[in-house]
Amino acid sequence: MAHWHERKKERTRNALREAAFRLFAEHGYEETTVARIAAEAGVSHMTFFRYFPSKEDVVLHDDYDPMLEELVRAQPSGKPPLRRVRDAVMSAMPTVYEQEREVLLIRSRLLLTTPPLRSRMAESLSGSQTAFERGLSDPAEAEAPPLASRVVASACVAALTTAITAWVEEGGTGYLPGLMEQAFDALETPGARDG
Amino acid sequence: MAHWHERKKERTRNALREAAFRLFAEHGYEETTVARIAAEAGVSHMTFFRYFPSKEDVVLHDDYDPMLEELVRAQPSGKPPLRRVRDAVMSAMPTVYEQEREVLLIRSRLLLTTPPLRSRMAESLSGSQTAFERGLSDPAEAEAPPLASRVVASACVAALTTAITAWVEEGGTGYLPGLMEQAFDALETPGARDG
DNA sequence: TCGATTGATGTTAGTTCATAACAAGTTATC
DNA sequence: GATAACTTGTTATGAACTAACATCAATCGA
Repeated sequence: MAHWHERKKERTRNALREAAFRLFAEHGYEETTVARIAAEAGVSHMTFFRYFPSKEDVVLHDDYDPMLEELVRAQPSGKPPLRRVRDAVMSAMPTVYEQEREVLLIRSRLLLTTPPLRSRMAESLSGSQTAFERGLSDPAEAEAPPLASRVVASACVAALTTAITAWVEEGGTGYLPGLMEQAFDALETPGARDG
Repeated sequence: MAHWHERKKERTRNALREAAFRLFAEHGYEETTVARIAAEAGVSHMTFFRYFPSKEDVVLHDDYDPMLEELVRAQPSGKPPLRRVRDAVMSAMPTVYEQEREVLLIRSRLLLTTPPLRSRMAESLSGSQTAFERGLSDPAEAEAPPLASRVVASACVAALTTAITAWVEEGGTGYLPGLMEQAFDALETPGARDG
């Protein structure tokens, strides 16, 4: 039960992920086979599947959701739900952006431009939606969140996704947190004019 | 070039779709192989792929989007964008619901409960989002829709999806257009209380 | 120190989705 | 009635993924 295993596992896990991203960048996602990734990381293709349930999961994994839930819950419950989510996200966004801008851009681009990944992204987003829903609802109640909370949560996820998409489309030149503010503005001002 | 072909093609297409849905209902989606569907429809598995690009597409296909775009465009441009989409959708929904309730329920349930389909549903939804965006923007302008329109479109899709999900979860007992109205309400009243 | 156990890994073989190349049948057209 | 166009079947292939079993290294008990 030593920590020996843990470190070794972590190392091969990282080796696999790094090999995968490098090969995806060089030859594209679909052109890169799992066998090739495994070979590059010095393991067999079976080992790959022991670390990641599918090829897509190498890219898909992301662990912001628990943090988001907490941030939303920490917001004063007097605020309207949409505001709680907005303020929660925007309180953390500038820091995250500053620290992980590069990785975020590469990963988002890969996710948005690769059809099979784009598909499975929905699952990842539904995780964020659930996080928002839980953050909005009272942990004491065991019931499923009311429709209104779920709508707000899904709309926020949609707005944020749209902001990230726009950011990626312009090559990551803009200031992502700013785009997110604009997106929330569009959501909160029902009287906005269209172009 | 006779119509002969058309009818024959339409027939095998329907045979494939019907066989697929029947087998999905009987044995589940993942347990049903393409070869089995083809055999049941009396053709080879290659023929299946000549009619549907993938197994998932048998379920995924839906052609409401062009109608939605037109309905949104027909709305007075003086209304706020979110209202235009809402009124457009709700003007058609009751009729659609009355005529296709059963099919809608079965298909939605299959879509929401089958992981691989749930994934690819995102693509279908992105089609609806584009329809809303186009309906909201002036056809004269060649530019990409502004962020605000895209956010509104994506939020509406999210709200509608949430309504359908809730409807499926309660077994289709509720009145779907009513749930959709509730969803839009939650989107338009930023001061709503949570439960 | 030795042997048993545990857990990670490799090997091999198989299933399924999906695509491609080519052959064969059927219909339309001249 | 023969040929061209289209549809379908056959066969082969590639890649994702799974399962069964063998193997190897590290740990623990004696």
